[in-house]
Amino acid sequence: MTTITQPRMTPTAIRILETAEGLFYAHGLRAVGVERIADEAGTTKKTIYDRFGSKDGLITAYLRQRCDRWHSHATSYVEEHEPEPSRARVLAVLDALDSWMAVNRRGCGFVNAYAELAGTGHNGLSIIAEEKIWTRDYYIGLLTELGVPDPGPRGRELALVHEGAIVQLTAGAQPEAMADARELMRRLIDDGVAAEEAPATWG
Amino acid sequence: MTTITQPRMTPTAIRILETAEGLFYAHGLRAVGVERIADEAGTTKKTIYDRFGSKDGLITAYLRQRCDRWHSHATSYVEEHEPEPSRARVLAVLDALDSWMAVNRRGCGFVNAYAELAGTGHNGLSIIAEEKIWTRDYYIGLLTELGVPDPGPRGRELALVHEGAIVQLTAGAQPEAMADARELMRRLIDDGVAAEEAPATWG
DNA sequence: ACCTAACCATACCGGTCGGTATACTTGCAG
DNA sequence: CTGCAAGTATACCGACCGGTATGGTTAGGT
Repeated sequence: MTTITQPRMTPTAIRILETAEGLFYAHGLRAVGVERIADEAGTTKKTIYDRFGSKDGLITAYLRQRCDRWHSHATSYVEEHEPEPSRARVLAVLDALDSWMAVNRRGCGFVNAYAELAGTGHNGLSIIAEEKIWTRDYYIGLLTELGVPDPGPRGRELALVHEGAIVQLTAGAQPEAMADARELMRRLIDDGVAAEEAPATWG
Repeated sequence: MTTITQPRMTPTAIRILETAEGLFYAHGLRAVGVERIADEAGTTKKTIYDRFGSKDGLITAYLRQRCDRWHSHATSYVEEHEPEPSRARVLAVLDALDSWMAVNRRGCGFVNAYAELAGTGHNGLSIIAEEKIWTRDYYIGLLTELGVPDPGPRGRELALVHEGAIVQLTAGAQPEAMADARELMRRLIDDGVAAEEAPATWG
């Protein structure tokens, strides 16, 4: 097996990666063979192995790319809809998720990948954890902007609700999950802001 | 393919199912072949197909069994530790999850199965959704016991946090997730109870 | 003119997959 | 005594898996 840490992203490599992202997300990692990716990308297995070294290398690149895509979707959505620090800006992250899930109807691609990779020593596992931490820290950052006290624990709570919503919406087949999460997050953000306006004086 | 809806649970079938549960959870559905299950269960593929009809049939039986196992773990844990209606009794569901996750260190088996089955028309998908709804309704039931107003939305919120905790703990590699979830749920339950003690008079 | 990177086409490798077929043994119920 | 259900053992099937080998084409840089 040839190990390729930094794939050279030639035009064909980009096409391969885009096809792989679609197929891996839609059907799962093991369910999709390298040959199928080659066919649907209009290339050959040879080129895939030349660029990515192995299927595991391709999976790692897939996770990295999907990570980037979610980050840029979330930040650009928030920046576009709520450019100024506010409670609505924090809530906009969940709206970004909502619009993301409208197109990604098969749950969280990272959780799904975790389901197939956990226990193996696969490189992709660290990317998965990285993504969960990024989203959590994104919430924390927006709360910090707002001057909410204890933004760490408060942001981590929002992230819990965020992740729970995805699971209940998809695996749980509960269409109301996103609205539930929004209502709960709205309340949690309000409480956090209230704690700032009236800091604890009774303790 | 022979379809078997109601497997006859002979002693060997029980052994097969127990082995399958361990392997499917530990490695994933597609990662485990029927032959390996047969070997580790000390039987043959023939017997597996005689009892369960197909690998999909075995997967369905696995999900059904795991569902039952979680339900009985949760209820017996709650009944044992907090037999009387109380806030602690609601919180005990999360404690039950905590003790469950101490042994099941590869995330939620149902979410993991969803990751591999979503999109296919697999029978198991309904069992997965069923489990998520059962846990949600378990929370709702315990809040109803407590006389909390609006137990439906309140219980759904607790379930969101519950599911989020599993994801952050495993895929997110965040050890503090369970403690975060506990603290948040404690607050949410307190708020719900407070709403009961001082019912809305300002609206 | 020459080299090299990128790519395509195809055939091949050993191994594993889900699933089936055949034939034999065991134990119990009528 | 017989029949049947349950289980073992083993060989087999076509399909697909990840990965490699070989050889040829094209285009850009020097």
